[in-house]
Amino acid sequence: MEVQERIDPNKLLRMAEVLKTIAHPIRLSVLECLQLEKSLSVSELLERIKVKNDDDELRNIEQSLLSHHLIKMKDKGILKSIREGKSIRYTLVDSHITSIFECMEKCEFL
Amino acid sequence: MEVQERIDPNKLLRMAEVLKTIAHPIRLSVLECLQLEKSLSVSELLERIKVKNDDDELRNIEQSLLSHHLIKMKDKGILKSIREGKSIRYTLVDSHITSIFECMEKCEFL
DNA sequence: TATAAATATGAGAATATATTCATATATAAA
DNA sequence: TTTATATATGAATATATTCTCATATTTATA
Repeated sequence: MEVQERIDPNKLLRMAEVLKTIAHPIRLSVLECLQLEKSLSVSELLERIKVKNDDDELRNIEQSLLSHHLIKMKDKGILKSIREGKSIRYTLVDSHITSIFECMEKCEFL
Repeated sequence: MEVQERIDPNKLLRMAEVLKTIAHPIRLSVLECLQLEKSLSVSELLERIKVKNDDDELRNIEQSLLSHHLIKMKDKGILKSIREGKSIRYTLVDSHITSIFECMEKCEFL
């Protein structure tokens, strides 16, 4: 039987960084929206997240708060953005990130 | 074409909670060790994490710090523990959680 | 060019998290 | 029954994160 390879410490550090960055309900919502629609502007994202959380604690999200979240995820290399006229469209840098949802769904304790 | 189902807001909240809990290099290390060896005591975990991070910023981990991390993950339903003589053995509540590693490895930005 | 619309920025407050240190508790062994 | 070993606990501190609010920037349009 083979000895299994341990994950490189620096990779583990980077994983932790990425996970920490997405580990927030609004940010997960953003990832979910971008998985479904590829590219969305800030106000489109805001709409979708608000509608979704209609009866929830997440319904009152300010534009500026969403912007902060988006920029954080952009800084960490998870999202990218391009300007399109007055608005700015965000997209996933690597759509593989959304497989985290399936990964989580598998866990019974969720 | 079907309209894709959005994830329930409460589930998203819980996902965020779990992700936030594991989003730390020491905690990821713990998950990795428990994936490889099923059940380990605190001191065994400490050994393995220290050895692994020999030349790294993570080498000087105190027993008490690891204990804090373990208990947090236990509180959040990710780990469980049983006493065995003088020591306490920790195990994963659901080993599916470790598929997060594969999930992350897939992402080019990692 | 003045105004509106979309987004970003930055400071400040509130809150949460990580870490250390000293010490407590539980079990086993001498 | 004392001592050693393994682990947990709790307080204190340091640091990081989230959120709000006011305002700045960029682009489009009247």
